[in-house]
Amino acid sequence: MKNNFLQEMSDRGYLNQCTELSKLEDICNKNSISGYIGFDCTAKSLHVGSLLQIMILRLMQKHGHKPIVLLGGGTTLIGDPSGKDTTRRILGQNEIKNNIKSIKRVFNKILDTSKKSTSPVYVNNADWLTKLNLIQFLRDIGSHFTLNKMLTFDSVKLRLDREQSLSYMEFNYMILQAYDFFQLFKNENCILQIGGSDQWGNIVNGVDLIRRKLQKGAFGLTSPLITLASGTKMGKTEKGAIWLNEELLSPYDYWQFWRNTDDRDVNRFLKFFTEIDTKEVDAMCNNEKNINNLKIILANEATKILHGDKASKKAEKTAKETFEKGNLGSDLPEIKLKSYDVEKGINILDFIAKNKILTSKSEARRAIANKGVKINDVVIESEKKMIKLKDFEKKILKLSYGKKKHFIVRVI
RNA sequence: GGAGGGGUACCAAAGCGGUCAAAUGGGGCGGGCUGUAAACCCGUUGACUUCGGUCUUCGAAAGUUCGAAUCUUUCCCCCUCCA
Repeated sequence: MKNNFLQEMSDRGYLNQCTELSKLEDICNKNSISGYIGFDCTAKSLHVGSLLQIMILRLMQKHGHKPIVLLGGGTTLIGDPSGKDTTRRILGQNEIKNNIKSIKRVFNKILDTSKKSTSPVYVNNADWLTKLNLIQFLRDIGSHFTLNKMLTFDSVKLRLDREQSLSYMEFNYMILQAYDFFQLFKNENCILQIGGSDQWGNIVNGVDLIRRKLQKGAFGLTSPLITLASGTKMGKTEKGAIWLNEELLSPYDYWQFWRNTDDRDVNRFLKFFTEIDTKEVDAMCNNEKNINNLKIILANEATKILHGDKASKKAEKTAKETFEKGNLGSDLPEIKLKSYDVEKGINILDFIAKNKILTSKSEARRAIANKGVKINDVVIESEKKMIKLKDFEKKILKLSYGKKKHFIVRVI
């Protein structure tokens, strides 16, 4: 018996592995369920690498299920070793608290909070994990895990095989995650845990724990690891991370990220990161001759989901102005200068470094030497260039670094 | 606790007394080509500079030396084998 929710999961490519899929389908057909995904709180913001998971929560809502967002305030104190080569920096409680606050904002934007039955529930595993008593925990929970099995999990095995150290602290992570699921199953009636494919082992542990302790069935489901056509992991960009929080990455830059998608990723990404019907996506991809138009649709839709329709339209308009007409779009970052400073003249190097367009004067020098800096589309040839009033038209000047980074400089 | 190996820039990895701001590869950034794509080609990749140089960097500190990433001592960390 097919289920709409799981069918769409599969159509969109969100479904990688699932424990007892057909049983889960039955349950989803009969009831609305609660499912959870856990998120790390190692930074102020999540980045696109987590976006697929959030889209899954959104999809749950669409089909009448209730998403539980677990913000791992407790597990972040330990650090998930899955997919990590080395132990991560351990964060303090306060920092984690602040991160949670900041990360929550994104969920509130992407998820629908208007309907009671499907509005997201936020939980923080610090609430129960930090209260655990070690001996009790070892007896109640630890006794259900054998070292023999734990050692076979990829997250552990890979580390050991590569001769990279794995601390006892991190080794316990999988048990804590299993315990999380157990807690949510008991207290929130949460029968499903979803995660990236690297979480499979951790998730199955939770399912097993629930069966052993409660003799009840819970389900685990993973989404595939998204790799880009270029071979790198999504979100693991070597450049600046693509943050979801607006304070860390502007809607315009976010829009640009999607606009610059690799040709080969466009079809998948439209399914992953927009809510356009998958058949329509395929049709669009077949019919549209100019793939750039599809990238614009992708950018619009993805930005809309995170930042809203207005911000998305504004970003699109700015992109059009900037790239198609070579004008200035209003959404470009703006730098203000005082007129008496400009009258004296401002050295281009100082200007670039001071306004954080590049991080040092040396970088600015290199950029100029490489013909990468332009004022009003004219390449700056000398690092001695002074910005003066005559460079401005109507008190505005366009400063460009590279082909894609443009700034409005305004005299006030 | 014993024996051995190792810690070099964003990552990997050379260098083992001067010519080392440190080879090479990857990544990043810029330029060219193009479609704000990919591939490819070129340049660049510590900071400051009056472009002559100057300052800081090779796990940490101290020392030898005219001169140290390179030698010595102590300390910290990682790995392998043994107990």
